[in-house]
Amino acid sequence: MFDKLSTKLLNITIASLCRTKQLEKAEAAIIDGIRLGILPDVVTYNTLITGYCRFVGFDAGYSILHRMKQAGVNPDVVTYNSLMAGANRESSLFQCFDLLEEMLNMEIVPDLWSYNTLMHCFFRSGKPDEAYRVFHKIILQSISPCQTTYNTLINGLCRNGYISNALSLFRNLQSYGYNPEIVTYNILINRLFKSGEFRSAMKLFDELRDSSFVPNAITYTTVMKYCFRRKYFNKGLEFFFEMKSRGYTYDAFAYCTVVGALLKSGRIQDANKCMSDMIKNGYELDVVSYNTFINLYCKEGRLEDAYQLLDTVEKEGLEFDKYTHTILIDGLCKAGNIDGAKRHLNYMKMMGFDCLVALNCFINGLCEVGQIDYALKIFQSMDVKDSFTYSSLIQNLCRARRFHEASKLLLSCIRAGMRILRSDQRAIVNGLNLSGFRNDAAKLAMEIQTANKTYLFGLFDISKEDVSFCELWSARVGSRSYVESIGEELTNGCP
DNA sequence: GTAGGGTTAG
Repeated sequence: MFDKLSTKLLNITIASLCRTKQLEKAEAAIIDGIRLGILPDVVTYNTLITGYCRFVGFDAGYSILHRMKQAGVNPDVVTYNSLMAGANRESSLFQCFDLLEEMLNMEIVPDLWSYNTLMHCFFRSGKPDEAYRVFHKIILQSISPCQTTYNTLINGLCRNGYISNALSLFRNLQSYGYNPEIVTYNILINRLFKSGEFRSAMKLFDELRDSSFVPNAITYTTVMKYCFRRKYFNKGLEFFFEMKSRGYTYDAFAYCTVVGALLKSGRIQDANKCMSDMIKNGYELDVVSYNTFINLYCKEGRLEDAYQLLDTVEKEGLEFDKYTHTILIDGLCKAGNIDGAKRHLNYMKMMGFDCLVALNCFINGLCEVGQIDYALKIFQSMDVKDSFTYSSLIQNLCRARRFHEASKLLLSCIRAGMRILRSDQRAIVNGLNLSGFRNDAAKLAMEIQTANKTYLFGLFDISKEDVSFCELWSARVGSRSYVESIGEELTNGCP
């Protein structure tokens, strides 16, 4: 095949195969090449590493590093950047560090992309101070940050709760002549929605539409999702049709958003039609698309079809995730099959999945069939609980008129720093009142107030981990609050 | 080689 062709052409072939997930064919092409005397070089291996990290996992990518070393090909900065990106995808800060150390030991000098990835990794691990140190290092080494550096900063600041600072950085960059990219807009729109700032997010979306940029598939999917969450179904669907008409529905993402929303609102027939439309388009289905299908089947009461699909797809070698199992456990509970749900839950635990949501579904299912005491037993055995866990039990305890138990749960929930629906709080106080326990009701109302206040104060406590970040900022911005000045400061520090 | 979108429970 590569008779008279060079390694460069081999690399083009490998790149194209790896991009399209055809790793086995890429391996075969390398073997063909070797037979013809064309030896793979560092670029070949780097491409392979990227493909394996992306489609199989970090370990698979890392094993290529050994292979290339054995073949006498020395890794370069791109090799390590690809591996660090792979570690980052699996949220492994330690692996990222190890790789950085390894490359330094080999006297390979990190470049801007190494730092971008490292910064991203720190932000993802909830360490904004360390991430910022990496940004500092970029500036101190007189490396010019690129758009991705700023996008990573903006995204990371938002992710760690500094949205207003990210916004001011964004505005300052604009005034410094850095034109934002569509990605920057997408990051900010998504993060504003995520933090509940619906109007600000929509305002930025309008600004984007008025600018010279055109929203892309990612923008539309994001905006749609949050319209649905706010129950603006028609508005969400309008965006879906708009993106369809622009040819942006080239993958299953938007369909999964729409179907998810339709199923949540009980529009099962519409969801079914939408999935058929998706199938007609012939997109490649991944775990999320299959999960959406399984969810549809469960909501239609077709549990057998759901399990059949699970079986077929698993036999094809695709691995399902915690969503799949949670959807099935919820489906079983809703169908009243508590024993089946329990069995599936045990399987899920055995497989090592995070079972929090599935346990919440199970607790809810148990309450629905009147087994509140069993549900309470499960609750007590749970290491991790969230507001859903408490809420389910509180509502069902109220329904069973067990207000004192509900009140105990409510207080422990608030004290654990979790928010709980006001309607749940009112239900207990009113329940106690109406059952003649007026003193207890008044006492509970007071305790709720105190617990809420304590929680709010708790929010302003700066944890030990943040100290170095605070020190860094107070050193740079004097007496001003470090939180207030991040956006400006970062921009002023830029070349 | 880097950054941004989809699926679960009240």
